Amino acid sequence: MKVEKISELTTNRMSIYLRCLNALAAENVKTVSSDGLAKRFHLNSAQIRKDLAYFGEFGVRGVGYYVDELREHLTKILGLNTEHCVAIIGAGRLGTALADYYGLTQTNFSVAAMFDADKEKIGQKIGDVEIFDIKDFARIAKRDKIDVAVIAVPAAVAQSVLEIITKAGIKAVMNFAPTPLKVEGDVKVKTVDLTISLESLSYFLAQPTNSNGKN
Amino acid sequence: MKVEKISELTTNRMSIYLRCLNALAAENVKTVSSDGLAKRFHLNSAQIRKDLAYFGEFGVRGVGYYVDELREHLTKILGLNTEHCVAIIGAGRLGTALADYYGLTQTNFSVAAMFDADKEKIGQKIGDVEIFDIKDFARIAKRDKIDVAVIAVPAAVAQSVLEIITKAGIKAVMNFAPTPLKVEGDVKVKTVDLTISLESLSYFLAQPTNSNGKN
DNA sequence: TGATGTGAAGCGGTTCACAGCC
DNA sequence: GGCTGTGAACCGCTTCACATCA
Repeated sequence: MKVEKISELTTNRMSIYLRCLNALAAENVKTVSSDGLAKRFHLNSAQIRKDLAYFGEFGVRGVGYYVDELREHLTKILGLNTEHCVAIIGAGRLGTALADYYGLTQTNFSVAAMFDADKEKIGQKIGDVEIFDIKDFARIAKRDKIDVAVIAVPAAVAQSVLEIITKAGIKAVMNFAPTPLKVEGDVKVKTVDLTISLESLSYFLAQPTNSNGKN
Repeated sequence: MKVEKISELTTNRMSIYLRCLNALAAENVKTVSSDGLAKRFHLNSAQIRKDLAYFGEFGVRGVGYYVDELREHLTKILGLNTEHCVAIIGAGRLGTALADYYGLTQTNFSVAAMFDADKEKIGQKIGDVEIFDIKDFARIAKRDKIDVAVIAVPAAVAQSVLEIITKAGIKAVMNFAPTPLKVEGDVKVKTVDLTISLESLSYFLAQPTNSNGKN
């Protein structure tokens, strides 16, 4: 185990490993080697070992890793042993879809509130989640102990929304607006750009290698 | 200009550059230097020049780039001068949200069909888009000239859906199922994992540096 | 003069290969 | 014998710095 800065690529993979281990646990598998994990889930065994070793010596030489034990370690490392309260800003189609999606699929994250600037939407509910006026963000965020914000507003207003969020003391932000954001201070912003992803596929299709369907 | 394999990181940025140029064009800006672009949109000027140079010599020394001309080049490079027809597999909450989202925000991509296995959903419409039986995928895909597929089904069935898609000859796939997929042949799969993104934020929040809000 | 295009240097992540331990 | 943990080699992307050219 080393005391180094851990790359985001590593932490992303930790999340993947945890899911894989959950699958194994569901099958009642007790131990697994890095090689076994890699083969089963199309991963790289050296990378698994290296990633895990950043956080501790969880394995047993000659045996592998104990599935349940490692699951607990990963859960703690990823901070998934505590609840997180999520606010979604932008109650448009994407925002409401994310509210449903996260509400259903995520166990440690609960969507506590939504925000919008549209008077028509304010006061309505998406499932159990109320839509508040974005002007009240700081107050509601504090009241509901929000610690994660999701930006699902048009690109043009994303930067100003980010400023409202960070002023309220939120440190973790997921951004779905297709625009690069200027981030100040120790705030983590993860941008998921659905447009870039699609255009990247378009580029791939435009390459001559793929035009005939063979290569 | 070099004849090398171009990294996906580069093509992703090309998509960003195009958006930036569109913004400049909307402001009637005629020329821009790599430095000007970088300052304005928080990018890196050396990287802009290097990225563009992979595809040609679009700039003029001492001047910069002509905005309109470069926009056209990027549009062509990214294959955005031709229409793409998208199929969304999985008519659940995420799938329907994506149908709406892509239908509204993307100009060169049109959602032509949706698919599901649930008899209740088959035959219904999301906006103008009909939901078909996944069993008819190959037929409909051919009929409607689908060239991009979006996977928005549960993780457990994502792999089998991918196989249906690739057997039908689709080469470009966007995957929202939270699972690593085994890809065969010259098919491009882009996975967007909303779970990983959230858990990565959770990790960030769990770090001691961030617990006091300062560092 | 001013900005591009590009070799070269720098840096970070991945893969290799093996010593160390069960 | 088997598998982990890890230094070293490798590889690819980013950044630098400057020759080149309008």
